Amino acid sequence: MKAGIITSTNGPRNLPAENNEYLDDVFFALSDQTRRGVLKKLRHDEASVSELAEAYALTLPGMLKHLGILSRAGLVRMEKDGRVRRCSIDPKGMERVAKYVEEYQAFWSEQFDRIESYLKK
Amino acid sequence: MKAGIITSTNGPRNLPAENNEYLDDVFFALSDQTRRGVLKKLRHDEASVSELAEAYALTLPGMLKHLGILSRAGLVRMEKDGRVRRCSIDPKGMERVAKYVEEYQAFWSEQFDRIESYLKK
DNA sequence: ACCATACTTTACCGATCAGTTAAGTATTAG
DNA sequence: CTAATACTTAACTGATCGGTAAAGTATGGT
Repeated sequence: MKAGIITSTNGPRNLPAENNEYLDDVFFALSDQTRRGVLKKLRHDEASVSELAEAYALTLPGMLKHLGILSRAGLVRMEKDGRVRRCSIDPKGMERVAKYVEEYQAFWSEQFDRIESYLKK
Repeated sequence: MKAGIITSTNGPRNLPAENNEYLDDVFFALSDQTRRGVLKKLRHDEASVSELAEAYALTLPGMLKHLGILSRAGLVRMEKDGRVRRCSIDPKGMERVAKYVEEYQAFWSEQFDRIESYLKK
C-alpha cells in the first residue's frame, strides 16, 4: 500500500533487503489500543460493524476505518451477510508476527551464544 | 508518551481494560521498514548514530528520531561514550511482543478447541 | 410501497509522523 | 587554542492518522 516504488527496486536506500512489506501493515494495525481491543473481542465472538462501533463509542465510519486497517493486515476477516457485515478473526496476520518474532529471537540468541563461547576462551 | 489521560482513568472509551500501554509504542516502532532494518543490523553489531544514518541514507536528526522511537519501545539501548552514541539491541521490547502473541494465540486455540469439541457432539 | 436499519462514501479537522535544513553544543585530535 | 567530528535542538514541510458530520446506497420487516 505505501512505498511500492521504493521497495520494488530496493534501490534508493540500501536496506538489508527485508522484503516483508506486509509487516508494515500488521505491526501498524497492532499499534492502536482500539484495534487490539477489537481483536480481543473478536476472539470470543464474531461481531457486526455496528456492534463494534457501539462497544468502542465510535461512529460507524470511524470503526470501519479501523476494520479496514485490521483487514489489510490479515488480522480480521469480513463477510457481507445481507446488509450486515460480520467480522471475525483471521489468524494469518498474527502468524506473520509470530514468525517475525521467532526469527528475530533465533538470530538474537545465536549472537548471544557466540559471545558466550567467546568469553569462555 | 501518547494518551496518558485516557488510559490512566480507563474511562471515556469502554475498552476491555487492556492496560498494555507500552504495546502501542513497540508495535508502532516495528511498523516501519527502516526501523526493522536498524534492528536487523544491530543484531549483528553495535553501531553509532552516524553509521546508521549513513547506512539508511538519512540525515543525523532523521535517524535520531527513529532511534528515539526504538528506544522508547524498549527495542534499542543507547549509551553515550564520549561524543559517540553507541546503539545496541535491547531484548525487552521484543519480549513484550512475544508475550502478546503467545497470549493471543493461546486464547485463539482455546476457542478453536471449544468449537472442535462442540462439533464432535 | 414504505420505512427503519446497516453500512458506505465523501469531505473535512486537528494531531502526529517522517523527513529536512540550519544553527547549536560537546568532545577529541593536533 | 583551534578545528574537525558527532551529536543535539528547533523549526518547518507534506503526508498520513484518528475521528467526525452529512448525505448516500442497499436490504429487510410489515
